[in-house]
Amino acid sequence: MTITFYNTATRRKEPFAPIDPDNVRMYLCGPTVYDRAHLGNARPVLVFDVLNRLLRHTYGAQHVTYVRNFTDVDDKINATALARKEAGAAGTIEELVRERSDETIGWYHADMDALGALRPNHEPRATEYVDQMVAMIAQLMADGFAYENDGHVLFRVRQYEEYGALSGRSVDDMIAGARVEVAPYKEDPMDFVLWKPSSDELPGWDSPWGRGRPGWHIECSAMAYELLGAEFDIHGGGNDLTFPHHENEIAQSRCAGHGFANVWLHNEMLQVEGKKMSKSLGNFFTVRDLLEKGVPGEVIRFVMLSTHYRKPMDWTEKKRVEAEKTLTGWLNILQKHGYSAKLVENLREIDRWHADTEFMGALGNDLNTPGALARLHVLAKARTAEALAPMAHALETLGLVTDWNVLDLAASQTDDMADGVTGAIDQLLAERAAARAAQNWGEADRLRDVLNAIGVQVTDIGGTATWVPGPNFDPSKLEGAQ
RNA sequence: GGCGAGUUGGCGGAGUGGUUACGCAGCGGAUUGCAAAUCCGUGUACACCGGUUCGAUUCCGGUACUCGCCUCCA
Repeated sequence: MTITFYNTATRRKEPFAPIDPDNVRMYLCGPTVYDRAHLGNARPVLVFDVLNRLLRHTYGAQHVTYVRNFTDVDDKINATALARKEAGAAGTIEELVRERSDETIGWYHADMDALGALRPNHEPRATEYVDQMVAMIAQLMADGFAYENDGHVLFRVRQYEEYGALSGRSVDDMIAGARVEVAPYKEDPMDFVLWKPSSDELPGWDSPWGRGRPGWHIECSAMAYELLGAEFDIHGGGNDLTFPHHENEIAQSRCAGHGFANVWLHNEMLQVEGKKMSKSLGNFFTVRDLLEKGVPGEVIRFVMLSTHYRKPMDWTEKKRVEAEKTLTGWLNILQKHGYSAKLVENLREIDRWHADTEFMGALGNDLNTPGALARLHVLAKARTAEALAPMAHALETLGLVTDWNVLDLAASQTDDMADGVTGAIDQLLAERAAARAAQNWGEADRLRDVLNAIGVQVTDIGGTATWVPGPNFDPSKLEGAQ
């Protein structure tokens, strides 16, 4: 199958040809671990998780190496540590920084796992690769691409002729439009920091230029080189990183003699209800916030994949509701046809477990996940377990089903509910069943209205009724409901 | 100011030089104690102005509007 990607570096869709099909390599700029991941952070994770799954499917899981770093050197992490110190926390600032990073990385893993994102093969922490960064900086200095001034080491942007090629900017235009004051230690306004001094109390490492810490950009260059080699296939990230972060990575790595990445993929930004997510607008929330509200990770994932990665994605409550309905419907179909890990195993044995060509074609066409989801709607119209295999396979490929034994979105929601809540609802449902049995339709309908008011959806199949929490489910309304 | 992206039916959202995207909502029907769920059927579209073409929503140019980046925010 031919896979094509829109390459930011060439501004074209191009067929993908890995350097080594036995070792397809990709790097994604990971989070700076100073706090919980917000919803916007989840977009690149999910986009590149689908890419990872596509590559693993195409080239074989053992032939794909996916690296996503943790940036654990950062002013914001330092700030949280300083604040804790001031609040009386025990330990040095460095220890508190480490604690904060560990804590945040734990959150990140928990949240991204909940979204069904596979863990990358390597998740390097910047602080564990400082030696490699120092070595790279030293080489750049030796070759005249960097200079030291006032404890800082800076990259000489003018030394790299192709600077600006990725983001389509010219150095002169950028200087003309610059709105920031130029630091006195810079030879040229566009030069950027490779190394900067640290105060005694903040985390720092010894280097030929004194005790300090690496600049942000050099981290990714050094870690990618160490783990993927001088040349690799794909580099991804949010499009806000195109400039300056990725531009700088390219400059450093190329000047260090590395070929660096062949294909550059950038996802567009996420908005919430049509506006940029920001604390000041009050529409800022984390992945954890959503999960705690009872939004299943699969639903978050579905919404994210329903917009192409190169278009702005608008997170709306309406989409969340629609996604939940669609996904529930699909899982119900599979459940009805007896899907389980055992059934999937059987399908595999009789050679019915394979990908739908059209579905894979959509994914291979620059990760057209909306197109892939549309194809799923068609595949879901099949009416036997065997005929549904391509649809089930597609759901698995998108990471929307991770456990074939747990196909009940509603059940996974109710599992997290307090027993008192589920018990009270079951009680109301039992009372309604009794009323129905007695053909007391007035009372039965009244009880259904009560349940609906709480946001519970009641489904009657034959003589028995079941319930699921609906989009407006609000257990607090249970108080006094009779 | 510089660079870049976008504008598709009520809503969401793909795609294509001529032929149904798809989903949701709506409408009609089946089913149902009545509903819901489910199933069947069904209408509406390509911002504006020019150009290329036998033919453009799809290619080219312009206009308007929206958005992103240029500030170590994915």
